[in-house]
Amino acid sequence: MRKGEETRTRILDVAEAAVLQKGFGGTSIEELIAETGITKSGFFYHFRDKNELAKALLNRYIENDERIYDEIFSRARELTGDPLQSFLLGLKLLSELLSDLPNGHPGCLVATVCYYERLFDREIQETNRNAVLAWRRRFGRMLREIMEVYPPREPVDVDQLADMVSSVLEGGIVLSKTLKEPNTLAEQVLMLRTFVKMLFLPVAEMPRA
Amino acid sequence: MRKGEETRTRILDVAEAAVLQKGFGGTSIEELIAETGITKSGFFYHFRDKNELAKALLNRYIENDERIYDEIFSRARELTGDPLQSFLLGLKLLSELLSDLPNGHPGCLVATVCYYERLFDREIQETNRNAVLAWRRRFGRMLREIMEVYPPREPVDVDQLADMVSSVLEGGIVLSKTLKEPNTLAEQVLMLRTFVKMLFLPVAEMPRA
DNA sequence: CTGAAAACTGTACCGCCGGTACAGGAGGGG
DNA sequence: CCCCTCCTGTACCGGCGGTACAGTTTTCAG
Repeated sequence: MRKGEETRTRILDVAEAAVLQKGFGGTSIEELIAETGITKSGFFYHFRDKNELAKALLNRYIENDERIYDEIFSRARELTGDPLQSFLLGLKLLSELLSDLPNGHPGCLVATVCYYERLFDREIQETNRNAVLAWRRRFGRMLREIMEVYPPREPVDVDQLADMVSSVLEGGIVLSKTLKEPNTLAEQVLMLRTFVKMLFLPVAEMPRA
Repeated sequence: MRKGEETRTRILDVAEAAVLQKGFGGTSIEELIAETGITKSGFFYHFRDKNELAKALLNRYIENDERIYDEIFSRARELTGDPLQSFLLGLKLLSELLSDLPNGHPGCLVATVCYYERLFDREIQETNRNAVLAWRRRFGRMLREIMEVYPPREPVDVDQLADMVSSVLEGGIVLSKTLKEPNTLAEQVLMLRTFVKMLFLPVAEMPRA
């Protein structure tokens, strides 16, 4: 029914916020049911155990993540036909989106799962791995398009460069959260943008000294 | 006395490995005492509670981390007087050290604590924050030296560039662990090296097309 | 060698939490 | 009307973090 989905979503919302702040092990089911106003039995009606909650949580997070990237980079694509310009614009839009988050980025569930590997089954670890591989493919695809037009100034492996986007995002989140400086993440994305720009854009004017 | 320190260290060793694999919440004290062959009372003789264990763990980790960076970059400094060359060499040495880790990087405790914030007291969060700020200062110092000699090709903020080193390391660890590709982290460090090289090294030959 | 401090062991207990089991009830759609 | 979804209520289990505290062994300084 519809009501069931709604409750399930509410549980997932509460759980996601809690897990990103305290990790899976630090988040108790009792606390989740207290905040959602559901009973323990109600909770276990929706999720067989914590592992299944984690699975649902991660899948939803990844889907949402993909959707956001789809939106940003397709919007950037509409605004300019050039693959490099649209990628650079996409990074700009991404950094703006990140700096607009009122309390900073809440954290990445992929990283949370990564630092929790041993507690989950193979399936959830595979899901996580595939999420990172999807990032690699996504950014790799765009970078390959760029490289067909713009020869890179230094020889680089496309997959490694694609991974760099993920690295900077994941690392930027850790820095931003740890420092309690919400803007650091956005700045890191712009730093990456500078790298990509410098790597592909032909040398024209150089503001020496 | 001496024996006590030894046991304490053994507990910390076991705890560190466990925490990096399962997070703090996922690591039980009972499991730690089982593996170290100590009793529960013995454990609580050394650490008042889990929070104090975390504190000791984090402090030890940070100290060790700093020591490693000290060694690498001072060795790089000895081999060449030029600040840019020694920094690039340092990154190379770092990437080699990382790719020599038999089972890949075990994970960063700073990131673990970051994704666990709400479970710990202010002190441990401050410690974590200071660790990241220390990285910023360390890499910032080296980058400032470089910038005195080499004008950057693009205008960049030194602190943000310094943070980029931390970002790529933290992010690279997440990617490497999630993908179960130990080499990804080392590759990311080399990718960062390419960025730094390109940013500061004057344009000479360009292997166009 | 001795004695005191350090470094534990053993036992018993508390309350929270994850999880199980199962009975039953509200409420809406066919 | 009845069945299915979506829950509630109750009772219970074992594991875990943590406390309390008494007693024992090990270590090292004098």
